[in-house]
Amino acid sequence: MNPYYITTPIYYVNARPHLGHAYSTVVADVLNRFHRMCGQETYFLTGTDEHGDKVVRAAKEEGLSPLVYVDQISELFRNLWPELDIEYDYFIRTTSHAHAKVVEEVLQKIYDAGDIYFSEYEGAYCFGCERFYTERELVDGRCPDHKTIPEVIKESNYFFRMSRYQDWLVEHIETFPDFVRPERYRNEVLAFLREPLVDLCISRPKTRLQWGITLPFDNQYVTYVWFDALLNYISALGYPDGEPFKKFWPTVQHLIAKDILKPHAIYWPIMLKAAGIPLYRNLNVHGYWNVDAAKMSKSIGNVVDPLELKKIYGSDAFRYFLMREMVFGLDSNFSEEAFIHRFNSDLANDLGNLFSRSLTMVHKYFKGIVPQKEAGTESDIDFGLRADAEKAAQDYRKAMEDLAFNKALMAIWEFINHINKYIDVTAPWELAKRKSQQRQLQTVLYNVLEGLRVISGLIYPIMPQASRVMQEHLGLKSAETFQKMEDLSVWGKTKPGIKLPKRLTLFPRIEQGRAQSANQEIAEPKEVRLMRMKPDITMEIFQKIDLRVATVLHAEAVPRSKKLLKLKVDVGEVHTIVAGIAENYEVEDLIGKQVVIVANLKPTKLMGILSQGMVLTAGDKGNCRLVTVDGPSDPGTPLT
RNA sequence: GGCGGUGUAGCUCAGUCGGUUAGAGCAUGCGGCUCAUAUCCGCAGUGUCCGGGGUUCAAGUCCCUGCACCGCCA
Repeated sequence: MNPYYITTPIYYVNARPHLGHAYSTVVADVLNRFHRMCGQETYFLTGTDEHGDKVVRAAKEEGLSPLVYVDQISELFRNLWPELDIEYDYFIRTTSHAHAKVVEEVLQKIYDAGDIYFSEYEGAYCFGCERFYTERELVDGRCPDHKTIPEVIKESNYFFRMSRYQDWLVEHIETFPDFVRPERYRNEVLAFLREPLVDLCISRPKTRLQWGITLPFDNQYVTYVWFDALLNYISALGYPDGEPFKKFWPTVQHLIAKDILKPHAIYWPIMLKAAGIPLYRNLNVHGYWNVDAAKMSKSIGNVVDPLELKKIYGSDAFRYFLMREMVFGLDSNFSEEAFIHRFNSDLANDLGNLFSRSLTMVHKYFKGIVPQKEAGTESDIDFGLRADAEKAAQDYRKAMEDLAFNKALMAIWEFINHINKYIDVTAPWELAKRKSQQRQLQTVLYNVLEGLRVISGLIYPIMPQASRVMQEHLGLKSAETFQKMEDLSVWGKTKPGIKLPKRLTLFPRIEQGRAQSANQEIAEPKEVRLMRMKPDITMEIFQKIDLRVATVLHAEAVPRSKKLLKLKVDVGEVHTIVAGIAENYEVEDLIGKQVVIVANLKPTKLMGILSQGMVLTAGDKGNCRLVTVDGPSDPGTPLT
């Protein structure tokens, strides 16, 4: 049956879900659906990683116990996935008993084999932070948070003897060239392995951390991070005796973002080896999404969270954009501008319009009944379309297997263009004018519908909803499956004589009142710009927005970002706000300045920083000015 | 500081083992069609392949070096 097992990372619950989480999980879902289409039995795992000191600290900040806190955040992840049409088989939580049992079992096994040892080390420890600092992290020899001089203390911990397996791992990676892919990440791992491996500290004394899984061989310690987190991939399958483990583990494909390359490419294989468990087949590594905040806030006020776009434009379009825009393995940019662009040109104009013009003609010329293809009416152009369909399915399959989702979609869109051209060349509206060409017309429209059938199937992994809607409107019964690769590679599966439902618009064009670029917008006459007021809202809605006067206490540049500044502002309490004003304001200009902020905007992460509100400005990039008050006001004063 | 990556059309990017005249999509301009969501089809451009040096019959591709940006590590 050739099973297929795909995993996402388990997401750490010290923060809310963001675009990166969504991408990993969508990719896993796309692969899962694709392999199902290929007739394989699949298993799709995702979940949350819930132990560790960062979780304890995040819980404390919210005034919650760790248990209550992790329940809440884990729920956020779990609730997000259905919204993105993600169909996983199992959602694992590292706080579950079954998981803890597996962790204990594997730890004991490796301990018994002699690969875990106890050792003492010395370091600079801050009691305020409850953690060790490296020399580098200290500021003038002091803790960056508490400004105190850390104490040098000794601590004993358990270590995993990774060094023993270094040569073996290098050899394994060299023997299996796609063990880590794409190649760039394999090279990175091999480069790293040229240096001697340091043994991994895998415990924390309970005096410092209780929120974890107790070591089976020393109840004064909990295990820390990787022995807990990585083992989810086998505990979820019921290691060691569960049927799913036996069936799916040998086929496992891991999917991660590049930030956790090292644990997955180095620690994890060595852990498996040490525990006598077969290794995973491939580690598939993707890049980061850079969110262009400046291009994210045009049509809908202040949406900087890409996940919000999904609510407006739909899960299919969101998934399409992610898969089409990113080259798997490389970084990509996310902006609303690019999103709308792709939506209009690919989904509305190409696919949506093709679907629409085709069905309209079937309704117009054949009363909505799928016409019969007439023998002897086909010429080179018709056979060419069929060949194009076969090529599209073939190229698509190859690209999907290579994780080249952008190429897979390009193969589909090339075929869409071919059908559009086929319609232009055969000109059904001309054929319809003459009775003598009725049979020709039947053949042409049959072929068009057949092409659409192939497309409706090929898009299924990426856009499951659109796939279903298309198939309903093409008269393909859901009972029979038209989402099997083997059917999509065969021409002529559409059955004539079926009455099609009334046509619909698959992807309505996004009409933008605004110009595509800020420059054009400024260049336009004033009257035109003023007409673009947003729709009326009630007083009640307006009053939900908590506008406050805030005094800037601190400002600093956000690393890796040209436009963003991280501000600490006083609004009665201190809020951290990330603002896209770095191109117009210097840090020094801002300290002490009074600004107006939206204080109750749902917090969102920008470049990894949690932004608790938004600073109001007039205009954007080129000429952006802060909104302020006409004289000193107390921080936190509401605007009415 | 160490290791690695990236730099190609206005924009986003592809470019296999070094091999003919460097490609795609979008944007732009012109033409065509009317079945279609102002959609679709055709044609047309534009390149210091980051700079410099080298290897080679031949370099966007390999080597050295410089610059810019990015990531990982200490």
